[in-house]
Amino acid sequence: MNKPGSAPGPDFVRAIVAEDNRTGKWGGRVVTRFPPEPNGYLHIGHAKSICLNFGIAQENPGGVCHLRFDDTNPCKEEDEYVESIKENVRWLGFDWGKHLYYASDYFEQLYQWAVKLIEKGRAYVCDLNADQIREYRGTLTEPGRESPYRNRPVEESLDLFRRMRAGEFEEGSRVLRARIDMASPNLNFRDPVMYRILKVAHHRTGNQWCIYPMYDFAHGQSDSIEKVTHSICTLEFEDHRPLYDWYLEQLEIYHPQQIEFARLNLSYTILSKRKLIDLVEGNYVSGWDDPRMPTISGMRRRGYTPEAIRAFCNRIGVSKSDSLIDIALLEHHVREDLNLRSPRVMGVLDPLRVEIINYPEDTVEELEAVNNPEDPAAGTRNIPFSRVLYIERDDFMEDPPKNYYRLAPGREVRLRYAYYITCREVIRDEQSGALTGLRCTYDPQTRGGGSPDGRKVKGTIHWVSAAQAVEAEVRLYDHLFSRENPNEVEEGGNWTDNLNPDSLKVLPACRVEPSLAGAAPGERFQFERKGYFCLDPDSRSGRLVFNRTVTLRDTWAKILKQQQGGEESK
RNA sequence: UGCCCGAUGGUGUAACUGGCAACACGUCUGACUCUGGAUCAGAAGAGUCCAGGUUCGAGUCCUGGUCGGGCAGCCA
Repeated sequence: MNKPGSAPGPDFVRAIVAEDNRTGKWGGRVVTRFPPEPNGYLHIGHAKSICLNFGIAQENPGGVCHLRFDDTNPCKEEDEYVESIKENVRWLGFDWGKHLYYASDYFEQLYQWAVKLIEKGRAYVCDLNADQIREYRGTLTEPGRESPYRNRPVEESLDLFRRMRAGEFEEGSRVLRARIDMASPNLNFRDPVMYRILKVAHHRTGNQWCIYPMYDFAHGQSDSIEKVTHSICTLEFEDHRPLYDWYLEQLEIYHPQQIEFARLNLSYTILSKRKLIDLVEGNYVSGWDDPRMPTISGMRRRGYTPEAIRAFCNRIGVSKSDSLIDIALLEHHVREDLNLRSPRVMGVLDPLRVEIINYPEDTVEELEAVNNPEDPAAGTRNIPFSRVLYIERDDFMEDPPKNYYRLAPGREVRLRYAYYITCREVIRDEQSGALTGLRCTYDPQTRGGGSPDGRKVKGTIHWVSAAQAVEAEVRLYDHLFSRENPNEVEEGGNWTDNLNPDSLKVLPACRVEPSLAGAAPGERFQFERKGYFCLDPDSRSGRLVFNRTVTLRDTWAKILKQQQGGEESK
């Protein structure tokens, strides 16, 4: 049972590791690995795996976690991706130490092992083409047929395989296959391809090879070479485990244990590498680090912290059942972390001009504001106040509903850290009638936000002094998809139909307090009452650009929604 | 019409070798508050996919179903 406030109990993977430690199965060693293919950017689903693998290594004395690039398919893999992956893993707070590996480092050994299997009569060179191999494989319900090349003499396969390596044959003309069982109910056993000819330069080995091992023939052996104890992967490899085991047994080499867990699914989010590539290449987003992307780079740019992502990964647990995790849980952890560490600041996203008619024209005074109520050590700062201010447009309503306790004609509110003001006059554009500003009076007795007469003011709103405010662009983000499960598509539709047209809203003319002028890209702030924001690298001097990381919890929005919902249902 | 895996409040995850289901998110109340934030206090919400069986006792074990997911790349 869980105790109140405690972390979830150990998941089934950790339970296996603990049991193995108890029985001494691996002599007390714990070696895991995170094995990305460098063909795309890491996303939150990978973060789950990273936290699991590196986490288990950290939790066990002497445990280590390797970072190994599974680079067996040169057609899709690039250095750009390996660099981004390394950076992302580091940013998440994990360290592989000296244990950085590449499957491509093992190509020669893998080749030798392939030769060994041929010699044992457990592999053969097959001259069938791709279509024929598919045909011969059979179907889910029918057994396959044996390749006519299956019983070719060992010497002949050996010679052919050597010549495949030497580049004597065309791409696709031959493959090396394991010789297992064409009638196996597990399709992975129907003489799986071990090597294919690919006359493509590899990002690390260049043109040294023109044959490349398949995942199944590389992964287990790589684990074996590295003396991995627990090879943790996702559920879709469950059917591959018998083959993983088969190769290691046939080769008679060190044999790690493969354990599979369910991959992460997040509501309103897509986590298929393929589809993420489509989003980038189709220009649906600005790039891999678009703040709406579920990539580590995107979340980082958005303002998420590694601590928040790790806390999220710990909270969701690890199991074998398919699930769809509510993105609200991720956002909860982001808020929880940011609340403690973000300096508070005032920024007006949709400015409405306010003139304090009884405040002197040329005076500017400095008012003291608390930087972070959650952290007294963060200290205070001064913010300028003067006759002309901006407040948030929706902090004023001409005809407010019940429960609205901000500014309205004749009503008094508190300007945070400043004075009480009362709305005296509404100014409109003569042509359009649009609201262009307010005239208010202030009560000089309320400097700093308190009143000597103890009069209660329910509403407190944020503001900036017009003359000193800094102009900024603010980018508001919403879920990239408007459907909880973006993979659910109407008949004849496409998953991109589920893209949320309002996932990005750019506000070009926001005003923020002057203390923000010197902020550095990546710096995070709470704009009081609005949310958490992070300075985007697109900022230039004199042109600040902020990304909204996540809103604050908004009770008022909830009340509004309820009221509207109530009206609709009537 | 094959093989593998899974099924616990709205969501996710727990419940040591069987002892009348817990934690977190979300939801709802209330308190407090110079952020309708944070914090604090409290509430509702599942009888564990179904049917049998074993047992004094089953979410945990057995049998048979149902539903969901994965697998027919020279991708990983």
